Amino acid sequence: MPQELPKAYEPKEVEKAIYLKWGKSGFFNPDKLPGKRSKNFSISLPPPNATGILHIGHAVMLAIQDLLIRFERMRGKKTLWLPGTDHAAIATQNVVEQSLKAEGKTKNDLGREKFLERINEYVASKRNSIREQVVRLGSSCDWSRERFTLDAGLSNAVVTAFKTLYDDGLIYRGDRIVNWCPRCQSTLADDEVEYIEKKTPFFYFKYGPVVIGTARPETKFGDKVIIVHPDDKRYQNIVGKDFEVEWILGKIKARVIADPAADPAMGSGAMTITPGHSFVDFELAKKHNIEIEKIIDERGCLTEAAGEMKGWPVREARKRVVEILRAKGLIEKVDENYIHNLSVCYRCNTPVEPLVSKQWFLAVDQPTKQLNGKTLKTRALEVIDNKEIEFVPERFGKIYLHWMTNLHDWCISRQIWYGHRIPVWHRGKEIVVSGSNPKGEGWSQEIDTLDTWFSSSLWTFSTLGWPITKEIGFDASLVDLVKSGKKTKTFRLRDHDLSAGETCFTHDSKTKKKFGYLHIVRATKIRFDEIELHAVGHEPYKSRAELNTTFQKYYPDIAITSDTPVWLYEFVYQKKSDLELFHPTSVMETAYDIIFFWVARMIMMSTYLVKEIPFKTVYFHGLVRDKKGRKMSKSLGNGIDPLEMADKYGADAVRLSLIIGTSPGNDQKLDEQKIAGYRNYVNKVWNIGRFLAMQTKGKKLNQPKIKSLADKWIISQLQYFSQVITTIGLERYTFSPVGESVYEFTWHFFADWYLEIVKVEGNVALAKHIFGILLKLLHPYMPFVTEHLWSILKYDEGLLMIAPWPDSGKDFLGWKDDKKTREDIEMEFSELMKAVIDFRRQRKEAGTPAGQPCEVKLDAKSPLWQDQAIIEKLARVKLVKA
RNA sequence: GCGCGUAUAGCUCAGUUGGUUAGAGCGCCACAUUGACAUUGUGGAGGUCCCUGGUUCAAGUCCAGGUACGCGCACCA
Repeated sequence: MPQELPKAYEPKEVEKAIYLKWGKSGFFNPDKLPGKRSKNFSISLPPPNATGILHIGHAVMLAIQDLLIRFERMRGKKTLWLPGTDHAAIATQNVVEQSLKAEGKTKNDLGREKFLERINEYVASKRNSIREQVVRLGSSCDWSRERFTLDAGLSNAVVTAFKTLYDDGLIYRGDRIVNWCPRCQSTLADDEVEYIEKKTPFFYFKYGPVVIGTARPETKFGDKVIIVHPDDKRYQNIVGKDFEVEWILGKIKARVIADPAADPAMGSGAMTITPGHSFVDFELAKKHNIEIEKIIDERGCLTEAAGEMKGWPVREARKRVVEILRAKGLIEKVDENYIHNLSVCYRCNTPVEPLVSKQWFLAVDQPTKQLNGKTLKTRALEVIDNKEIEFVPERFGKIYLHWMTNLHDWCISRQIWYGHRIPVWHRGKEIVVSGSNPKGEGWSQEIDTLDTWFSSSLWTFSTLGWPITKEIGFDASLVDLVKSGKKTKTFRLRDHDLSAGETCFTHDSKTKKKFGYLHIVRATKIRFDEIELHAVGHEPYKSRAELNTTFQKYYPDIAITSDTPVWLYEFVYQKKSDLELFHPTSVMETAYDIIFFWVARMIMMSTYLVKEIPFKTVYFHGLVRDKKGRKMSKSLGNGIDPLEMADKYGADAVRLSLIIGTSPGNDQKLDEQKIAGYRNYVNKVWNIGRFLAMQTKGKKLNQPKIKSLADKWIISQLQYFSQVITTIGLERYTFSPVGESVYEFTWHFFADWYLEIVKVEGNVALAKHIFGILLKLLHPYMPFVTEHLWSILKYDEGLLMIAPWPDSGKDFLGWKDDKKTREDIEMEFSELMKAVIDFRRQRKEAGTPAGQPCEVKLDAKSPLWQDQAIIEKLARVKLVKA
């Protein structure tokens, strides 16, 4: 009831109900959208970590993606926004390890199996909370297709990807130097290492005939090779010679090798190498065939190479080594002000130890037939070079190309427990790649798991059912029934190894002709006597006996008893698979800080495995910082919680504040004031609706008609404006300027001018119609309040979320957007506006007290006399003829 | 070291391919309250567009050089 509409919009009351309404409609699911929808539009939601707290960065991502999805859905596309979560191996394992620590336990106390159970419980407990948080901001994603990187279908995709790459020789196992985090007890990829500047003493030691410098004396036990530059005159006489050198543990034999890697200008120009614990030295050692010795172990302690210091942690060992060398008089000098780039783990900030270890790698520089002789790297470079994939803003293309060009083989094995276990099985010297235990005795699986980004890199297609390899057949008599999509179950006596979320081909059993796909919704194992007679994908059976006969016909080799296991597959029939319909996805929207971790790897994997780019456009948003420009973090306590803000100001206001006033790829500063500002705007929109509701209450409205100058002005402005924001706005991802201009139009054109004139002229029907168009334009930005007003004002029975985007003549009442007419009207109307503004100023300058009429003069011949009523009302003056 | 970004009102930021007098929001000042909205309305103040030079009839915008801040990559004996 309009008269009961509150003066101020109450988002908290409204938003929950609106989301339920949307959910109930089913329109988040592209299969259930009305209309023909021949074009598809899809976005994979970058999966939040399973650890479950949504921060303001997620809110930006959700606001922008929902804006795009809602816009395209209203424009009549078949839109899919596929949500999910990432198991985030290290991050999640860390959280659970922390909580164990609080109980005084470690993961080893529990053992692998129990520990994984514990993680799974934790992740399951967070699942709903993530979903609720995503929902809270109004995200219109298709929950029926929600995925998790560890669920069966995606795990199958991981195995298939691994096997394909392995069989093609692109995945190999090797002893190589890797980044090792002694706390996580795992390897890290190159880009999982961060660098922090730290002041460290830098030592110069006498080492036989030369002086060497190092910041890490404790790694130097096994240095037996001196490298000098081949052109360095100082050392030419010693190149190739052996020396006996007094060193940490006594005398050792060292030899001198010439290599251009030594920089004559640096220090003494001579260096020793530590191939087991330095990337550069490792390469040099391989080149000169130098023995690689392990000095530091996986716990960050010294090995037997350190003699009696075996087992010492690195920090203590360093002091001791320096003492020893000092006592021997081998210290030349110490630079106390040396700034060292300390490498640390991106998940736990522990200093990383480079060490040599047997790991699995993905070769990025190896040509493969799958890519017509290109390498993963060259193909990944090509798609950006050719603009097959567009980056917004463009500059990230350069950053990407630079990174990709310098990419080394990717270490994909991790020594943590949570994640996809490497699908490699050993039996003696035999190796099999498989997701499950191969047939026969004595197989053991690799203990390591895969880098969490391995599964993330498959996300755009693994979530859409890739790989489709499995197949189910139906008797010819059932093909039409399956196609009709009416029945959703089938029973099988043989395991087709299908799990929920997977898609398989389906064919006519007799002709083997494929006729579409089954998207498996549920897969369960039951007993034969649990088969329901009626709710089946086959024709209903009249009796158990008939059921038995039928099954015996199809499975003559199986002796059926009541206990015979039966696989029950519940499915949705799809003429085209999700993969065909929605891949490549339309837009990848993400923060720029995961361009390498995720975006680059998706491109490599998708171009190789699916032979398709994973997305056509990548839109990068910036990071949200506090009002001082600092990164928001728990430790600083400067974070703004998007959900708390949504409770306080409404989700619409939060969304607006994250979208408007920002530009792609640039960081934004946010403070609560800004959100409060957009709350005011939402309230303004609400009150426009409230006004119209009051004006139209109980009245039978006429068809909206364009009568006055103001009517013409508002309709022609809006028509032009809506075209502009659609084609050179939202299609080009300029969300901020578009949002601002709709804001401007709604508040300062429509409310401040047009509605004030409507109060004089009374064309409420047109005002309401125009507001309907505005609600559509505003909907992707502020979905809740607009949907609510759409229903209060009863524009039609349907939901605003699927109302057609205003670009047709019908919306503008057949008004022809003729540039000349538009400009004429604008000119004429601006005369009126100018007059009003001028008279207001005159009134102000005259200092006329409120409530008293102020007489102003207007030329008797002025055409403005025809708008006398409007001018007198809006400027609160009395016109007199001059 | 290489590369990228940013610099416009007190604050946060817009400013398409160069084109009248450089815009918005917040904040500030003054006035206004029964008539949708004080989460409001009306009017106003506020700018050396980082610096230097160049191209041009015309530069916030294009070019060159520089300064400051931020970021990425590399180096790190």
